[in-house]
Amino acid sequence: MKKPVQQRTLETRARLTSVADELATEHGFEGLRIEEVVLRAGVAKGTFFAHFKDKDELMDLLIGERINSLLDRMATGPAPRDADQLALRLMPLVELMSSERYVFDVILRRSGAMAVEEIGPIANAFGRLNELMAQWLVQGAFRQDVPLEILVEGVEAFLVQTLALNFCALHKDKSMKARLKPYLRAWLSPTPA
Amino acid sequence: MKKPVQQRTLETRARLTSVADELATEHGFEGLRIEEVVLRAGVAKGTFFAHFKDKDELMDLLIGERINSLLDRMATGPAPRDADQLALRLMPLVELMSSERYVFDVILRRSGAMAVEEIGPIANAFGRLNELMAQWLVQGAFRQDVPLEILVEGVEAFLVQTLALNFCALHKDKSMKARLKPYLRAWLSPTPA
DNA sequence: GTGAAAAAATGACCATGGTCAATATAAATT
DNA sequence: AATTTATATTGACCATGGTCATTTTTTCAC
Repeated sequence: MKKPVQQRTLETRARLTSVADELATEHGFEGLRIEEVVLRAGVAKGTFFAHFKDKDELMDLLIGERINSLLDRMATGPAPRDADQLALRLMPLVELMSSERYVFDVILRRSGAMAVEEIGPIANAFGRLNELMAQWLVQGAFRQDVPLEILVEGVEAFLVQTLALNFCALHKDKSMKARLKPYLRAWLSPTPA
Repeated sequence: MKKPVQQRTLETRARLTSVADELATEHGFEGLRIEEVVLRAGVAKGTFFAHFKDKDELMDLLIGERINSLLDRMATGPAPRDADQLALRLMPLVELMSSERYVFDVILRRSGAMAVEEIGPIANAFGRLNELMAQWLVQGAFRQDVPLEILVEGVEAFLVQTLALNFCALHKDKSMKARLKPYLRAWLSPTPA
């Protein structure tokens, strides 16, 4: 039994991820090619797949990191007090998620883990987001007739809906902020007839 | 100017789609291979891509047809009168969309058209679904404080959310019906404190 | 230090979706 | 019927993600 992680391993992995992040910044996530990553990192292709199960896992890491940075910023400051403020606070995330259709797709695929063992960075980040939103929602003046968990999940659902419609030609006219706000108002502070 | 569609074209296309539908039934949509389609259809690979822009377009067609069949059935009978009945009525669609992760992904990618010209079968079917739901919602005893269009879009959002969580290990415990109902109740018939 | 065993790296190879210049077939023109 | 022109088909080829038996490097026991 001898399994101390080798220094070499850490270095290789670090090189792969930093190169990949560079390339993502240069050509976008969609334009990222594994061949180019290994070329620039100076390793063989097989090495990449010894470190990452597949391309998606790399994307999960890179995009997950970016979401986490956003969450750091979003978490500072006072809790939003109404639906509109919440929508506003979510806009950085909205922008990241709508930067590329491909990014949106990866996030959708990865925001829930398929198996308990494989909770990746994106799934983790969304867990964190939900905790944050839960904290916000208990503080503000929002509806009380629904469990907090469902309330949070609903905000998530409308977030996704907003983004999905944004990628749709028939709905490109409205800005995402203008679309998200009415959803959240109706969901968080309903005033039924 | 001479462009009557050749009989040959229609036959080839019909053969491709019917073979593809067979194969999808045999191995699932995820397991469908274009190579196998053209082999069984007795045409060259290039012929397939002369008829379909890419694999996704074929999937759009096949899955769109299935959604439309479901809609035919769902449209019969009286309008659901409350959220629970609506959830129940949506279950056939839920089952199709959750039959394979891949199917869910294709539908998400295709349910909104990227350009106005390329509204495909799935996008069309979802348009039809939304019309149907709009008809239902005006008849039932649902909240009146939100425009009908937004109400419908919200149901769609919760539909997607339900399915997304279903593919997530952390939430596999609840059935989809059990998950969708509280969402729709809270969305369509809120009773804020 | 030496040899054995575990870990890491390699690159030829595979799978599969997709392209395109060349060819064959059908329709229109004379 | 022959010629031309539009349309449909072909299959070799490419792009890219992913695999795996083999080789190289590191670590450990002595």
